[in-house]
Amino acid sequence: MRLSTKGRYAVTAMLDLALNGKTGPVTLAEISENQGISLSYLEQLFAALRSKELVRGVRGPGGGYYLGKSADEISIANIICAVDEWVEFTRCGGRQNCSGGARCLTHTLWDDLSTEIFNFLADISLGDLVRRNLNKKQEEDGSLSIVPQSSSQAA
Amino acid sequence: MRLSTKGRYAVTAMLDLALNGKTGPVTLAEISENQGISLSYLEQLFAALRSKELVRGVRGPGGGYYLGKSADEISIANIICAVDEWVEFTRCGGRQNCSGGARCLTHTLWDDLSTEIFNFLADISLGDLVRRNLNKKQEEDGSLSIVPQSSSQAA
DNA sequence: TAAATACCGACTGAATTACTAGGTAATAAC
DNA sequence: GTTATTACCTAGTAATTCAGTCGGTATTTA
Repeated sequence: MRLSTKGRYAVTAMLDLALNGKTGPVTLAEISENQGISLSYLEQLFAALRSKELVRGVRGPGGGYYLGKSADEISIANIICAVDEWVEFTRCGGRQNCSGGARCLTHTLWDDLSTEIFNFLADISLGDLVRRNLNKKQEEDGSLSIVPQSSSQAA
Repeated sequence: MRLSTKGRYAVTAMLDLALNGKTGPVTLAEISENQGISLSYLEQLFAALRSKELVRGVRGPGGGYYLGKSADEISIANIICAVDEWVEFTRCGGRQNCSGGARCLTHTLWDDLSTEIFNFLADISLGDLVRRNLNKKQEEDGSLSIVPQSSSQAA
């Protein structure tokens, strides 16, 4: 799976949406200002997120974006795959001098790594990050509640 | 850590070197032909690998490249870091609206992932891949020895 | 001396990133 | 109904990276 700053922008924006969208829709203008991402770039990212139904847009004054599903149902992998479109690392279909050679070995290595990364990110939901933020805020406020993070499964 | 096709090229080339370099130095021309990577691009990659002492070059006719250390002492992470130069994901030094915000949360998430990937790749050595190749060849030859892979630790 | 190899630097087309510019469409407030 | 606000859409663009080409120089073996 591809990991770029683009995916990070998307995750950051979605997290902003999850944190601030509890009382109503959040405009891209707000996210843009909060996170220092250009408005038009956000529009591009959200077009991709919308097509995967990770967010829902509402037009007109007072409009903005909602999460498309609950924060616990959206994994980080979902978000990244939406904007970064999972390019399968060039798989050798048995072609060339691939069998038994260095190239094929590297392919399987990369596939393993790819799976590893995916599982890591698929196992963390937006909801997890939100809760992490709440815990952190509590610590900052002087509270000592170090609550173990509940890890929900979102594929 | 950055993961690109560049790193994959480097790993592939190093694996080719490990597999074919037991009897003498391997020329970049050979690797270029084996792996379908342009000679000049290989030169660039090997300049980086050489500066990290992962390979050792010998000039003149009959020359080529040796591994700089034993295959078990070279981890995949070593190789990738040599050519892809580990760009630390823009860390917020407490600046801006970062504390408690979505941005900082995303940063820690990315740091965690980065560590995860690094550990995965640091735990696999070139030697492991070579042994994997030998096992595979034995299976192809009809032998049934499914030997558990010894996993050596190379940092 | 000649050939083979590593080694070195500048340049290049293609792709991607992050962004700008300039729209149209829907909807709430007046 | 008009207007303002928002999402939504398309095209273009500077900077960067990737992967490669080209044209060298330095070293060593035959």
